[in-house]
Order: sequence, then C-alpha cells, then structure tokens
Amino acid sequence: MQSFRTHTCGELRAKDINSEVKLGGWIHRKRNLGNLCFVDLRDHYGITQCVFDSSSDLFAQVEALRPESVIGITGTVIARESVNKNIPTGDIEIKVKAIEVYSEAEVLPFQIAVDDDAPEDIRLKYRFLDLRRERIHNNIMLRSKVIAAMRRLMTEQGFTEYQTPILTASSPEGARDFLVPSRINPGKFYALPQAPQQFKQLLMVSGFDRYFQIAPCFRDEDPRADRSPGEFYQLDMEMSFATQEDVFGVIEHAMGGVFNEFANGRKVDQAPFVHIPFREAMLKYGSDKPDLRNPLVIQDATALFGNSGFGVYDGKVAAGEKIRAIAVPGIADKPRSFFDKLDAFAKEAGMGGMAYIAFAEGGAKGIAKLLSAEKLAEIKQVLGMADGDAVLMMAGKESAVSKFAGKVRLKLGEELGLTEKDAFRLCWIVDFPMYEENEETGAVEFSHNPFSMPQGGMDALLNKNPLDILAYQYDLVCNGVELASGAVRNHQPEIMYKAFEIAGYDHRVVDEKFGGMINAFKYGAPPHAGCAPGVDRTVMLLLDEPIIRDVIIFPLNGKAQDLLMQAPNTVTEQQLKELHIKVAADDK
RNA sequence: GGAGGUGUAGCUCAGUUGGUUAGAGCGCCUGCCUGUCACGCAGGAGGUCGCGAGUUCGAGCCUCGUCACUUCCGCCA
Repeated sequence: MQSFRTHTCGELRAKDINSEVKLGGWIHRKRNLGNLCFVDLRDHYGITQCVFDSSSDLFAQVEALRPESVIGITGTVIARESVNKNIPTGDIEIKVKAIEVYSEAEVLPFQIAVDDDAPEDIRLKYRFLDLRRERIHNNIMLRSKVIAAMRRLMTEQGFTEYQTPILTASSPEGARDFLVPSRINPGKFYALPQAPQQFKQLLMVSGFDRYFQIAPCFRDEDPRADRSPGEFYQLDMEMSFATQEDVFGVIEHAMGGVFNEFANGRKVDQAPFVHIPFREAMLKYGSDKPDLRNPLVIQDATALFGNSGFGVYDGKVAAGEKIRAIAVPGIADKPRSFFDKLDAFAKEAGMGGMAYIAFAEGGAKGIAKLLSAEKLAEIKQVLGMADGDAVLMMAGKESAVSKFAGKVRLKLGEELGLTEKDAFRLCWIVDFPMYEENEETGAVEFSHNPFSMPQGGMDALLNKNPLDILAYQYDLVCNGVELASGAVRNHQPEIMYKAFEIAGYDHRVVDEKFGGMINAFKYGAPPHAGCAPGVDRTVMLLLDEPIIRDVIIFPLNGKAQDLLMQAPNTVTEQQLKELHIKVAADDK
C-alpha cells in the first residue's frame, strides 16, 4: 500500500517548489471563491494551503466537505501568487491533482479554527475536538516538553526513575482517599496513593540513594481553578544522606533549568533562590506563598500604637491585637474614594476597616488629624516613608490581620500596576513550624508533614515549647504559587514516636498506622530528604494559564466527572457482587 | 457543607423604565463570485429567554423557589 503522506503540513517551503507531494490532514478552513477554492490543510505540525480550480472535477467534491473532515491530497508544490508571511509554509501552496476523503465531519458543536470560548462542559464532552484547537494543542505539547526536561535534568544529576504502586493502602493522615474494593479480600479496600511518600522513603531504606518519578497522585477533594479534582502529577524525588541544602541544589538545577529553558524571554530568578523563613513570609507578605513580583512589603506597626491618640488602634493594641502597615510610594494624591474603597474592602472581609495616612503636599491626610506631629514623624520614619507616600493600616488578631494584609498587598500590587510582568520570581519558604495550635480546641497538631525531622531533633522535642519547634520542612514558591513541598524526613523511630506523642498519638497508634515505614526504620535507615514539585502547576505558570484543566489532556470537570468517557458510572450487579459491594437504594 | 457570579439561537453576546412579531457577529443551509488566507456579497433556516410558581392588563426584564455551570471559603498530611 502506498504511504499516506510524503510530508507533514508544516514542512514544505519554497525549496520544495515543483515537487510532487502527498499530504494528510484536517480541513482547517475553506475559502471558496466560486471558481477557485483554497483549503487550509492542518495536521499536528502545521498548515499548508491547497488550491482547487473549478476546471478540475475535484472542485465539487471539495466544495461539499465540511471543516474538520480528514482528507489526503496529492499534488504539486507551487509558488503562491500572494505570499502569506504569517505562516511558515506561506510561500507555497499545493495544486491538487487527487483527493481522498478519509473521514467526513458532521457540523461541529464549536469551531476549531476560531478561538471562541465554548462552555467547558461542551469542550470536555468533545475534548478530542477541543484538543485540536491551537492553544490547547500547544499547551499539551509544552507539558510534554517540560516533563521530558524534568526527566533529563534529574537523570543528569544521578537520579533514577522508579515506579511505585498505584494500588496501595489508605493513609490515615491527609486528604480523602480514592478507594478500590478488593474482590479477593472481601470487605477490604485498596487506596490510590495521595503521593508515593512512604514508598520513596522505603526506597531510600532499600539503598537506592537517588529516586525520582513523574508520579500520579490521587486525592478526593473538591477542585479549584489551580487544583484538578482527582489526580495530578508531581516530579517526586528523594535522596539519601542529604541535607535540606542538598535538596535545594538538586531542585534548583531541575526546576530552575525548566524555567530557564521555557521562559521564552521572560525573566527568571537564578539559583540559589532566596530563602524566606515561614514567620517572616507571614509578616512581610501575609502568606506562606508570597508573590515576589509585587514590590510591596507589609510591616508590623503595632509598636507605633498604644498611646498614639488614635483611640481605636490604641485600644486594639492594649487588647493584644496587632497592627499591620503597607507603605505605598507615590499614592498620597489619590482621591478620597480610593482609600474609602479599601476601607469598604476591609469591612467586607470582616475586618474593622482600613486606616490610612497620606503624606500629601498640603499636609497629611487620613487619620493624621488624630495624631501629633511627633507621632506622624515617627510613623513616617519607622516605616521608611517619604512625602507623596501613603500608608494603609489594619488591625486584628495576629493570624487574621496577617492574612488580610497579604490580600491587600496583592490587590494593591495588581490595581496600581506594581506587580512585575513577564517574570518568574522563585523562593524557598523554610523553617515551617512543626506544630500549631488548633484555634478551636487549643490542641497541639502537626502543622504540615508529620514525617518531617524537627530542627534540634530529640533535644528540641524534649525541651522546647512544641509551638516553638521548627521543622526541616520547605516549600518552593513561584509568583505566589506553591510549586513544591518537601522535607528532611524523620528517619529515627524514637524521634518519630516522640513527635507523634506531642501531637497526641501514642506508640500503639503510630505502629498501627505507619507500621510499615517505622518498622523499616528499625533495620538501618539512612538520613534522607526529598521534595515534590507539581508538574501541572509548573506548566500553568509557564503558559500563564489560570485554569489547570487547560494543561491536562483529559481533565475531570468540577464534579470529578469525565464527560467524554462518562466516568464515574454505574456497574453491573455481577461486578458489585464479585466485589462484595451493595449500593444503597437512594444512590442508585 | 457555605458564599458570590452567570444562565437569551449550535457558539460568543446585546436586549432601554415591564409594552407590538426577541436581535447582532460567528457557525449552518442556498445562490453569486478565479488569488483568498477571519475571503467577499445576497438570501434563508434556527429560540420552551435554564426550569417552576407568583405579581401584573402585559414578564427575557420584578418576586420566590429550584436546577445547572463557575469562582471562592471549608477541605487539600
């Protein structure tokens, strides 16, 4: 059988003029001029213009074909009478001699050649059409290239890729599991891994030294724009005999490498990335994932109030609340309405309000009239302000006012156009607290990963206030997005038992729930540490895509349904019987 | 589980203070057109205004309920 094509639709150039060629592709667009018809033939590689003349008996045939029909054409490459500089093949066209129709398309539910925004449920139902559209097609291609780069950048650092199980055990901590019923073991369930956490640590205990995997992870939680329901992928890695700094070096090479490779002219922070302790991040940025493209910084202004003359804040400080201030250069002349809107924004968010002092030309505005000249001068000096600047202030309980100030910082950066464009600003957030206090019950709980090594080891667990103990736990953050989370692991059973004891789990419970891993640590476990950058989020950042579903080939919708394959779905009675499962009558 | 936003033609959207037969662009169908490249021109088909009640002489528009989609909060060791 003759082959389907001699070239792709993105390949032919002026040098190919006079060649006899055969192409296959989709009818992207058709321009019928009556006695002359142009067809843009599209495949994965590009678009080539094909021309049909009414003197040919092919004319009627091509006239009748709808867009997105798949055809093969044979013809001669000729120079165009009018060149199209917008496409790589724009110097040439194909004078068609023969046409073969492989597959006729019905009228489409949405257009492929036009970037119109069809509703997502229709796009997902017809995902195979959606994926033909240029933007989504390119997104998926970039995703593939990013994954290839991750593999290369890890392999060249001596890491080896291993596959860990998909059918595994439910883990008691963390997100809700996806469960899979066991046929052979009635009444028992596998869980899909939320991450290969325990397996990668076991690989270290098994002596493999440097592990990575483009790992599928499954969590049964509600979705967000940047959080796909069900499943996502991580560049999961772990290394033995490694410190926190060793992990940073590896990830900076891999992730820094990915950003440099695909930045496409945008600025990228070069390694080593800035380290910001968690508490400092919460104070200065009001978030543990600061967007460093935004130059504004939050300051603690609590010490400036107490007996300032501004009764509201003096009272709040006396009651133990904190004052946060954001000094913004050059906005003192903004109209009253600008500040009033911010005040309303604060009230809407459940804060008392937002006070401001604008050091304008005609004198200070805002709450300035309640403060002495000395106090105003002190505020200006302490917060590092100049004439023409204004400071926005808010008060509240520490955690609430910190987070709110973080929101205000982002809002101001955006609205005032201060946030840098076309840049990737990367940092490590370090020194996460090991424990936190449950605000309702007052109980001490793990604040992040219970398997992290406490800084100071056993000594810290025995002698420090649990809430003051820091962990070797870190996040990689880019442009306000949490890209990766990792830790130096706790590989010593005694420290593990003690760490869990502080969080209220006794010896027996730990053995019951994490027995597999704890047991392994009793037979010679190397110190080890790791990290897991998210693949989907990295691709989102590189593409500047706000919706995670647009970087996933076949994503689930917001209700965790696959509208194309119709999953989840009911199964036969026979299947249920084999699995020893009964479905409640209400749910059928 | 909670809060907000949206819902009008296959798609994107407009629709005035509640007032005649609900419009536009794209797509689809028909006709004309030999250098287009978002081809152009002319004509046509296509509507349970998400659904259900209510107010009114009269509802796409107002009220209530409900459903769907979506964003956020909760949740995400």
